[in-house]
Amino acid sequence: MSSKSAAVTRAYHHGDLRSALIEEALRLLETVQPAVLSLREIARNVGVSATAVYRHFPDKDFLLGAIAERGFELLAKRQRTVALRARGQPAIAALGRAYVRFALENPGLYRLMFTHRAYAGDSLKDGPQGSAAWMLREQVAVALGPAATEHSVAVTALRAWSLVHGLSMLILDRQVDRQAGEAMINALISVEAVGLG
Amino acid sequence: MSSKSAAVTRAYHHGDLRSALIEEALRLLETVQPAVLSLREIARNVGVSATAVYRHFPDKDFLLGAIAERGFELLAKRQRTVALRARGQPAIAALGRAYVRFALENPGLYRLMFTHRAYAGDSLKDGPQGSAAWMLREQVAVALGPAATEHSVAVTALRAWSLVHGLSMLILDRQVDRQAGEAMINALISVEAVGLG
DNA sequence: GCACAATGTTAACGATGAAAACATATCGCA
DNA sequence: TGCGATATGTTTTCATCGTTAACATTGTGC
Repeated sequence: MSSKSAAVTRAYHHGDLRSALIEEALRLLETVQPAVLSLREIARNVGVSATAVYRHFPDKDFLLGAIAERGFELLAKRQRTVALRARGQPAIAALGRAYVRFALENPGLYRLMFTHRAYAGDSLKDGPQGSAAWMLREQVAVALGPAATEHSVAVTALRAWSLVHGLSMLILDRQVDRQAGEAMINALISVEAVGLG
Repeated sequence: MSSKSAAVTRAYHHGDLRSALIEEALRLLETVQPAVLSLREIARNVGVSATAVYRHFPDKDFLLGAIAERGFELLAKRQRTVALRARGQPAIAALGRAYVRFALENPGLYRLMFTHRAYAGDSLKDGPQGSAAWMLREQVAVALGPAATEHSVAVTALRAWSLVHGLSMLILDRQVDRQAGEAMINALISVEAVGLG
C-alpha cells in the first residue's frame, strides 16, 4: 500500500523483527531463567515462525549475544545516571550499590549477560567508553588521584567489580540470603575494602 | 552366583549406578559446559538406558544437584588441606588463592555448582562443618580475634567470598583476561582489602 | 515494470527430557 | 529352600527444541 518510507532501518515485512525478538526476550527473562529461554517461544510470542529468526541471527547463540549486549547497554545507562551525581570515592560506592540492585532486579538478564558475552576482550581494559566497566575504571582513577599508577587503578577497579559481581551472583544463586546480603552491601564496599583507604 | 555380600550399599544390577552417573558427569564436565550436559549422554557413556537414571533421581535437576554437591565436597577437600597449613590471616589468603585455582581448573563443574545448589539456606551461616564456607568463616573469626562481633565476622567472610567468587566468574566468563586476573589475585585479596587491616 | 535481494513460511530431521508399560534381578521371610 | 515383593533397568512413545532445506512473498533499485 501507501509508500511509507518511514525510518532508516525500516524493515520489510514485520517492521523490525530483530529488535522485536530482543525486546520479547527481555520480557521473557523477567520471569524465566536463560537456561529455559527458547528461541521458538520468543518467535511464537512475536507472532512469527521460528525459522524467521535465522534471517537476523546465524543461530540461537547470536540471538542470546545480542540480548546480552542490550543488557549491558541497560546497565551502562543506569550507571551513567549514578555517575552524574558524584565523582571519585562516593561515586564508586554509589555505582556498586546500583550495580547490585540492577543484578537483583534483572536476575535472568544479568545471568545471561555473563554467559553470552557479545564481544571479546578484557572489559576493564578494552570496554568501550560509556560502558559500566569503563565508568568504574574512570571513577577509580579519579578517586586514587593523578599519582596512582595504571596498575593500581587496574587492581582497584577489578577488586571493586569482583566484589559486586560476586555478591550479586551469590545472592542470585541463593548461596547467600538475599536480605542478609543486601543489608551488608554498604559494609562490603567500604572505602578501605575497595582499596581507597 | 556366589553370594557376594560385599559393601553396605551394594546395588543390584549395575553395582552403583547413582555414583557412576555422577562420576561420568564430572568427567564430561571437564570438557563441556553444564548447559550442554545431557542426561542421555551420561547414561549412554555409563552403558545404561536413559530412563534408568530416573530410578535414582526424580529428574535431571536432581542429578545436576547431586553433581553440584559432589563439587562442593571436592572444593571443601581442597580447602581443608590448605587450612591445615595456616591459621587466621595467612590462611584466608591461601584459601582465596586455592579457591580461584579450583574454579579455573574446573570451569564446567564450578559453574554447575552455583546454578544447581543442592540444599537451601545461607552457606556462610548454615554451611555444614567442614564445608568451604564454614572454613572461611572460621578462619575469619580467628583472624579478627575474640573481640570481633558476629556481624563483623559475617561481613568480612562475605566480602572475602564475594571477592574470590566474583573474580573466578569474571575470568571464567572471559570478562577479564585470565592472565591479567590471575596476576592480580594476590593484590586483590590483600589484608586491607579483605578487611583485616 | 521487472529482476533480484531481503524477509518470512512450511515441512522435516535428529536430539533431548520425560512418562508409561513392561521385564528382571535381588532381598526378606516363610 | 522357595517365593513374593520390591528395587532396578529396558523399550516405546511423546512433546519440545534448534536447525536445515525448499518454497513463497514482499519491497527495492535499475
